Amino acid sequence: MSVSAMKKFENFSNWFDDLLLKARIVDNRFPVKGFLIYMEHGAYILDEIKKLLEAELEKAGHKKMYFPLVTSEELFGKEAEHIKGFSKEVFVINQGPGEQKLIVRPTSETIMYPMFKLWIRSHADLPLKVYQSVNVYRCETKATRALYRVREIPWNEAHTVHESPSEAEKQVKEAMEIYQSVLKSLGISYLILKRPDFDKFAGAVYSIAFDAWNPDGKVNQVATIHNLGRNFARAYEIEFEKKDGSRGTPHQTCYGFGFSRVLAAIIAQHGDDHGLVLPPTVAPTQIVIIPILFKGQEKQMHEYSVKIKDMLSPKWRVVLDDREDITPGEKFYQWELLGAPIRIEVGPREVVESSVTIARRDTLERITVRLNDLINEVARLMDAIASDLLEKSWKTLRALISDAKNVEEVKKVLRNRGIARVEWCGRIECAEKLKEEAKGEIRGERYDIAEAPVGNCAICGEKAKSVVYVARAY
RNA sequence: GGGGCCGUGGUCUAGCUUGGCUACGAUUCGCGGCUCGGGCCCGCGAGGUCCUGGGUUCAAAUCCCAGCGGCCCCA
Repeated sequence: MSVSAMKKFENFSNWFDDLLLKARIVDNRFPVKGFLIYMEHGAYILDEIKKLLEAELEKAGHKKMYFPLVTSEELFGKEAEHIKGFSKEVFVINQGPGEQKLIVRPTSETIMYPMFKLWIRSHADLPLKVYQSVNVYRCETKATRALYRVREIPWNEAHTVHESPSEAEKQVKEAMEIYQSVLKSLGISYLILKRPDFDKFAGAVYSIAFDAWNPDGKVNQVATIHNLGRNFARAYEIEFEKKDGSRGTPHQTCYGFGFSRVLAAIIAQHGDDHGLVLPPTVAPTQIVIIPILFKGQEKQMHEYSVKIKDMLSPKWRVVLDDREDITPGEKFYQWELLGAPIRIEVGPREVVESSVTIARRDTLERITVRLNDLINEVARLMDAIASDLLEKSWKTLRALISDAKNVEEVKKVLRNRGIARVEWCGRIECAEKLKEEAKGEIRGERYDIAEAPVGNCAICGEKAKSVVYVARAY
């Protein structure tokens, strides 16, 4: 069965799984549940995403460090809410030196913060902003799902420490802008939502999250930002000397960016029934040149193709597909499956005209371009592809969101794979009822913009306190 | 947490209900030929712990039990 036979919006699950393997993104057949092999294209794209993010973090003054994979039971247990939230899903190493078991990081607060206590002595040491791109491990008890819900999670986590609440607050905004900027360059659209209290990070004062849309209607949480207040600083006894000589407990933030889920979002939001559609920034091959060979003209064709490759190689990742054992038509299908943004076809016609035929992957449109204009035209097309993907993705997200005035309407929206915008009184009973009856989760209220409720709670009819977004989720 | 479905060469799959012949077919891969502007065709060849373990039986891919893995639905 080919990917082209699968319909992204009709049977997302099959479309996605089929594509992952065929496009050599990941192989999820490793016999341990929830662990994946990232094959060459998946690994490549993952690395590109990582580079984009790390460059932004560096620009904003974060320092890269690497912390240990494990923490001890004692360190892990210091923050009460945190251990409550994660204890059920940590992997534990039972064998090793000494008596104490080792806990494999599900996230790195309990590993970093004991060190922060040693490093931070005075206000001059603040703010402290560090990050690492590593795997974390969570023993998911629910069904795992390739890229979306895995037990070995490749991500980037940043942790910051500040003198005052307002600086921590400012840091949350900075993190938001960094994530926005990276997701924008990948053409991904999302909602930035402040999670309801019952759904915040274990140990945080509040959490905000980036929920990307997905073709099956289940939103994909690609990144989260947490204001930790002083909860962890107190638990890990992080203190500093203020300018006036008195002692203070600092305010912390942390934020995580899930590489595998962002990869899933790229595939899911941009892909079509021909396969991957990759934004130029992350595509392993940005341009593929396919010569149309005829007997007796192979040499001429080859020289022309090489000339074009040489023109474009300084700026782009170019592959000349001169395999002779398969037809050009088959190559077209293969490269569409792999999502190469631009395909250049050259045959006898183009040689005579000193031109090339360019096909763009996102729209599958073909144009003829003269050699003199080639370099400029390719650059223009790459920009157009990137911005069109972004625009199309946001348009899709906007179309998925519908207002719902009561539980019945929420049900209807979710049944159509949409995201419901509802007014809510803020009570957990109503959230539970909504989940029970409409199968949707309250994902939170908009954080990037203010939305004031004008009516009553869609569930109980009491006066609404916030406007929230409801969706099924991974 | 509860329920259901599923696991057969690299991939997709038939066979399983009703146990019994050399495990069907396509695709893929290798070699040769023919083609080459959208998945060509022909010939020859390769590729299997029928998920794992145990049980029932003269006989298990097929029936039973357990485990592992995957998918779906419900909480």
